[in-house]
Formats: sequence, structure tokens, C-alpha cells
Amino acid sequence: MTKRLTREDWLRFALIELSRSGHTKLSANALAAKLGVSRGSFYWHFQSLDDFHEMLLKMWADLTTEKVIDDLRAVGSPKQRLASLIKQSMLGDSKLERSIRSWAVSNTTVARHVHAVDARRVAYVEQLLLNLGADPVDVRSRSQILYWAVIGRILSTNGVEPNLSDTDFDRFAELLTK
Amino acid sequence: MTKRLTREDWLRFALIELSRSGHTKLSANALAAKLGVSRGSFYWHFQSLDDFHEMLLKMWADLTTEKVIDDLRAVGSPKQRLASLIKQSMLGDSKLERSIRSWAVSNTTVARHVHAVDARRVAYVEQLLLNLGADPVDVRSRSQILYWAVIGRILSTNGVEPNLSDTDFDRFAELLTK
DNA sequence: ACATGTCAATACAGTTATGTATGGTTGTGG
DNA sequence: CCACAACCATACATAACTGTATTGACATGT
Repeated sequence: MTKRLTREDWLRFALIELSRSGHTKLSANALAAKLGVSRGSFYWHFQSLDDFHEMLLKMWADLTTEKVIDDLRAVGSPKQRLASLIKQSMLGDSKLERSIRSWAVSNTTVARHVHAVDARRVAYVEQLLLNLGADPVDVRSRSQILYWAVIGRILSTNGVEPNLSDTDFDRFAELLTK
Repeated sequence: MTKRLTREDWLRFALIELSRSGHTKLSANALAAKLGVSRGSFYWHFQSLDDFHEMLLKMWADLTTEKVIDDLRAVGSPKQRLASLIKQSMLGDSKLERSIRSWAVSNTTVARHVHAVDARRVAYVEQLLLNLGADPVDVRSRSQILYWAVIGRILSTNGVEPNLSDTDFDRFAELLTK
């Protein structure tokens, strides 16, 4: 019987559920039902719901870091590295981000994790704009505003609606380095 | 005994609670408790929770529209009307917006209302940028991105943290009209 | 083969929520 | 003053959840 679950099975499935249906579906009850198992399993693997959620957030933060690093290594010409990053952020799937950030509004623990991730990402964009010769006076504000735009788009759209085109973002990237 | 409540009393109080503590505190139970009254009152004024939430959303949409109109009338010089709008959006209190948008992620009805409000606001910014002589090719994308940034900032900060300065936003407004 | 650790089912107590039914209280017009 | 409408309390049925305690099943190394 291969039905027996590990702690990682629970966490991975929870992340999928979080992405698909939001944090309200992260109850021990609902997850156990969908996994075809009872809550006895859940409470064997995890001390409590809070404990479980904490692990899930660490998992997300790690994944997100890896993804940022990958984006960093997926360099084209340094000139248009920014354009690529913007398009990747603006056009990619964002349902997990969306769910996490919605969750963070009503949960201060989640908010802390999200905030830490944000800081690292904005710092990376700052460095990028500096290297591309943008006016140093404006680098901080432009990076922050650009990052806010990415977040705003994630929370304004329901899924992967394009809304703006590739060239729109290209032209905007150009504007930011003036 | 002035304790008796009208339908508007319920709705106004709910909007305050929503702003302060998020949509999870909008249960008939919790609201009745805080109002010092039983749910009997709630179910006299409202058919159901969904009915109640619908009215609350209409109320919010109306308020938001009025606010946009007020912003429109609080014109300085047409040149820097944009800068004023940006600063107002970026520096003002945003807890209600924050709560509503977080709510919208897990509730498609809320999402519909929010989407309608968004469309009207972006359209206004587009018109503003056009009047200020920005390149017509870029007006749509820039308006959308700017609006996303406003939303992103609302959902990235916990309350009224300034983060960027007045002059930061002034310089950014200038950039957008190039 | 069997003991031990790993994983899961079940049953129970407690909490918070919706919605309905029914009756009680208060204000107000006739 | 009293009838009727507006407002509210209480009690009940039902549901979804957390967390604990107890017992059962399986796998594996010794």
C-alpha cells in the first residue's frame, strides 16, 4: 500500500492547494480529505496547524529564492537583462504569489516571511538598475515602484491574463534606465 | 434606549471592521458581538451573509468613486495634477483597500466589484497622461503600470509606512510624462 | 517471528460559524 | 391606548473546524 505519506508529501500538496485555491483550503480537515487520509496522519507529522504553516512558508521562501537566482542566471545581454526580468515577472504564472500575499494580509507571521522576500528582490533590482547606468538618485525609488507594479499586477489579475504586451514592457524598461 | 440599529449602522460598522481587521471579521457572529446585539438583529436587516456582503461592496464602490471624483476636483496646476494624485495614492491610508483586495483573492464576487473599480481608475489616469502630453503609444501601458504600483504598494506595506519621499514621486511623475 | 517505530483511523470534547423559528420588546400612528 | 410594524433575544439544528487520546495496521531490522 503506497498510500502512506511523508511530511514532504503533506507540504508539497499543501503548496499546490495554496496556489490553486488559496490559504483557506489549508485546513487539516480539507487537506486530509483531499489526500484520502484522516487527520490522524496530519497530527502525527505536525505539532499543530501553526507549526505546519510555518514549515510551508519556509518552503515557499526557499523556492522563491531559488527562482530569483535562476532568473539572475538566465541572463541575456546585460543591457536587456532588466527587460527580461520584467517580462518574466509580469507575464508568468503568479497564482502562488497571489495566494501567499493575500494570506499575508490577515496573518502577521506570513507577512514577516513575505516582507523578507520582498527586501531581497528589491535589492536585486536596485543593483540591476545601477549597473545599467540609471540616475543613482532615482534608482531606489524606481526599483521600489517597479517591484510594487509587479505585485500589484499579481493581485489585480485572476491568473495569467496578459493585459500588456511584450513591447509595452520593453519600452517601460527603457524608460526606467533613462 | 438608543441601542436599536438601522441597516446603515450595520454596514458602516462592518466597513470599519473590514478596514481595521480584514474580511474574516465580517461574520454575523463577530459583528453582532461587537455591536452588543444578537444575530437576530442581523437576520432581520439582511437576508443572508451573501446579501450583506453584496451591499457592503456596493457601499465601498460608491465611496471609492466619490473619492476619485474628489481627487479629480482637488486640482492644482494641470501640469502637476498627476504628481498630486500619485502622492495621494501612495502616501494615504490604505487599510480598507488592502482588506478589500485581499478579500477579492478568495471571493469571485468581490473580485468582480474590485475589477470594475480598477477599470474606471485606470481610465482616468490614461486620460490624465494624455492631457499632459505623454507619448500616446505609451499611455496605456504606463497608466496600467502606475496603477499596479499603487496597488502593489498597498498590499506590500502594513499601513501608512512612507518608504519613499515626496520628491521621489515627483521625479517619477515627471518620468512618466516624457 | 516478533518487537519496535512509523503511519493512520476513530472517537471525543470544544469552538465558531450559518440560518430558521418563534416569541418578546419597543416605538409610533390612528 | 392600542394595534401594528420595527427591532431584537433565545433556542435549535447543522456544519466545519482544531486538538487530544486511544487503538489499529504495517514494515523492517534483528
